[in-house]
Amino acid sequence: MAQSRTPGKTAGLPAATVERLPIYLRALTEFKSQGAELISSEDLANAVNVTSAQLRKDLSYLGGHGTRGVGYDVSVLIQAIAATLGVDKQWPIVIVGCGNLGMSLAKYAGFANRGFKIAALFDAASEIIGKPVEISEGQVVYIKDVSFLATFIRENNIQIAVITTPATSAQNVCDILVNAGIYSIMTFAPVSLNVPSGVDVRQIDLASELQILTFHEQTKANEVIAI
Amino acid sequence: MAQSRTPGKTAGLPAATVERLPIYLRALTEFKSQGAELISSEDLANAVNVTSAQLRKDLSYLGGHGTRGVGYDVSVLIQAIAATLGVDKQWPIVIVGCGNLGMSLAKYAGFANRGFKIAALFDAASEIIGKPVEISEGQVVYIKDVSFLATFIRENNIQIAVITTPATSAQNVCDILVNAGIYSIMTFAPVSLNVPSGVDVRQIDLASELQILTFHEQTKANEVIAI
DNA sequence: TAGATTGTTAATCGATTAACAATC
DNA sequence: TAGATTGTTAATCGATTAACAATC
Repeated sequence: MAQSRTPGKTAGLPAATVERLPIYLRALTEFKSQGAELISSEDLANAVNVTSAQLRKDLSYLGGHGTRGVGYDVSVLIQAIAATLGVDKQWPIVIVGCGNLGMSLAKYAGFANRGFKIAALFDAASEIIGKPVEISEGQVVYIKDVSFLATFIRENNIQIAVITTPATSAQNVCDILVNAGIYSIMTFAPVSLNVPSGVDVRQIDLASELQILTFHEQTKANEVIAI
Repeated sequence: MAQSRTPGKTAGLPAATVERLPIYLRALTEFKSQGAELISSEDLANAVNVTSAQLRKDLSYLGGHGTRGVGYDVSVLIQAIAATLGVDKQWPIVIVGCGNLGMSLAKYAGFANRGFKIAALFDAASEIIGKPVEISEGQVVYIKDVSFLATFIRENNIQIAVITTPATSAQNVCDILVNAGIYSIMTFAPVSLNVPSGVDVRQIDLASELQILTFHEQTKANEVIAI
C-alpha cells in the first residue's frame, strides 16, 4: 500500500503494522501511567494479544528503539510511535451527520488525549442547525449547516472527516469532502463509498461487525447438528 | 482460524472472506431493493471496491451459486450468504454500558434489518437503572442493573454482547459475559480484553481508526518536506 | 562473564491476482 | 454457434512465525 518515495523516512510500513501501532501506543500509554519505565516485547505483546516476534518485527520498522538484553524504554517508544502516526499533535476533525451516533462521537471523551479534537458538527436538517452541543465539560459547539462544509474545511485546514449520516446521504457528503480537499475519511454509513485513488476511507459498519460474529456462532451450531 | 470439523458444511472459510461476506450481503440487498434480479461478479465487485476475481473466489467457498455466462441470481445469493452468516434469523443482543455511545447503538436503526435486536441494556450507575429508553418508534426497554447481567444472558439464551463501558470496567464486564457463556463480543472500550481461546472479540477502537488515517496524512506531510 | 532480550533472517502460511478452461 | 461469465488453477504477493546471532 503506502509505498515510500523517501527511503529512510517513516513511510513504507506494512499496512498490517500500521493498523497495530495505535494499539501498541494505547497499551504503552497505560503502562506509563502505571509507572512503568521499561518493558519487554514479551510483556507488551501479552498485553495486546500479539506474539512477541510480531511486536518486535513491527517495532523494527520504526528503527531500533529497544536495547538488547534490557527491553524498550516506555517513554521513548511512545514518542517514536506517536511521531510515526502523527499524533504528537492535535488533529481537528469534523463530524457530518448529527443523529444519535454522530452526537455520541462528538461527545466521546476518548478522542482528546489520543490526538483529536472536534472542530465542528454539520447536519442538513434545518431544525437542528444552530443547536448548541456540549461536547465536553464547558465546551460547546453549534451544529452548522452542511452547505458550509466545504468552506469550513478549506478555511480551517481540516484534513480528517467523519461521516455519520444515513446511508442515503453518505456518498453525497463524501463527494463534498473530497472536493474540499479531504483525503482521510472515517465513515459509519453502511454503504460502500466511491472515492478517487489516494483518498483513504476507514469504514466501520456496525452490523457487519456483528455478522462476522454470528458466522462463528452459526458455524458452531452447524457442527453440533452435524455430530 | 475457524477450522471446520464438518467438511462440506459452511465452516472453513478464510477469515478474510468471512469479513467481506457482510459487505456483499449489504450491497446485494441494496441491488435487490432496486429491482435487480441478476448480477455479474464484475458489477457487484465494482459496487463494493474489490476485484471480480476476489469476489468470485470468495463466493466459490459457499458453493457454486452463479451461472456461467449469466451471473448470479441476486435473491439466491442473498439467501446463501445470509444462511452462511446465520443472519437469516434475528439474534438478540445485550449492550453493557449506557453512556452516549451505548445509547446511540441501542437506538441505531441499522441493526434490525440485518439480523439483530436489542434484548436489554445494562449499566452499573444506580441513578439510571430502571430508566426507559425508546430504542425505536414505540419500543421501550428499561436499563437493567449489571448485577443481573449473567442471569439475563442465561435465561434468555443471549449469544452476543456489546461492551460500551469505559475502559476501566471493560475487562470486568467481559469476565462476567464469558462466565455467563458468551462467546461473541463486540467492544468499543479502548483496552485489549483478555479472553479464553474460543471467545471471539471484535474490537472497534475509534481513536485507533483515526490514528491509522493520520499515519497516511503524516507520511504525505513528511514526503513534501523531504522533497 | 552469564543471562536476558532485541533485531533480523529464513521458512511458512494465508490472501490476492491473473488467466483461462468450463459451460451457460 | 458465438459471446459472456463463472469457477478454478497456479503464480505472486504480503504477513506471520520460529529461531537465533547480536549485543546489552
